[in-house]
Amino acid sequence: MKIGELAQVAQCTVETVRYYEKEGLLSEPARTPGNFRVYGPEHLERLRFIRNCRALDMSHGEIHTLLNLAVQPAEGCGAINAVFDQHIAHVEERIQELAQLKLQLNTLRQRCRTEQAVDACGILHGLAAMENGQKSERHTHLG
Amino acid sequence: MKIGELAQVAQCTVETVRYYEKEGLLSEPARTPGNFRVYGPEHLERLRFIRNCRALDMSHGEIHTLLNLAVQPAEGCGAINAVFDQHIAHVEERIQELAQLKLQLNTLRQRCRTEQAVDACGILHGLAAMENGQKSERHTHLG
DNA sequence: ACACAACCTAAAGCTACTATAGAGTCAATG
DNA sequence: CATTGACTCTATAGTAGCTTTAGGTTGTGT
Repeated sequence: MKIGELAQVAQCTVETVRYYEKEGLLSEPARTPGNFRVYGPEHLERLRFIRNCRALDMSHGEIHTLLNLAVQPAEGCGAINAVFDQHIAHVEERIQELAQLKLQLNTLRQRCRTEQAVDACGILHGLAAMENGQKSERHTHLG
Repeated sequence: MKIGELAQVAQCTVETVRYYEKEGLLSEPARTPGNFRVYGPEHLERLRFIRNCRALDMSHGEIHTLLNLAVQPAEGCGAINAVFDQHIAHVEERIQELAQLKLQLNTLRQRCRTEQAVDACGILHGLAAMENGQKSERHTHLG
């Protein structure tokens, strides 16, 4: 199959497929005499794997690691579980952060319930005055 | 005060300060004869405002809007509240997405409870087989 | 006089793509 | 057989919000 078909069945764009190839997530496929990429079922399988990981918000780094571990049967899947657990931890951490944020935002929102003059707007004053417990450092790739 | 001191009291790096200036979030300060930036209290106040907004994960666009609205006392603060409410909605939406993700991840994680051969690893098989309800499009700037 | 910290600009790097420009391939139609 | 149109190719730039690097200048202390 050519790149358009591959992209379609894998639910992504052709640009994304080419991008994955450049990143080393997908191996370079054979080419037709006219220089078109030709893919087999093994490429589709791998691309599906990658897209599923992305749908779970894993980073390319994490996916790389998983792909490498998958072809080392000797290793057992302990390392795979570790990657996975760490990713779950990332997601949980980000949820916590956002929940915290939401609290702060709601508190601030309370301060301006009515339409009034800008000078009196409680939100603006709150934003100016907030004593911000320093923005915690990102440990995760989740924005 | 010079840029280093400003950055320190505002809890960010000097590079970030210069970046905000280039982005138009901070106005260009005066310079010493030696071409060093010199800031006054008004710069600090504005930078604090910006950093507080960033701590709440607002985008530069949102912050720009707020800063503009803040200097238009004629307008009243209805628009400000609107920006704020929309941002709160962004945060809530992202929390929902991540919660959904976490469910999927935990389900998958169940499939490999023990250290075993890679070929049998339920996570890998799950990742390969997952029939992914297409990754929903981002409406927010929160990753 | 010289070291050293802090400052300066400009440009590249980061993540995961998306978008654009300009050119080539191929099957079908007139 | 020439042309149209869909598809493909490469290379490059843009997105957000910074961080990092390179290479040079200013100011301070000994």
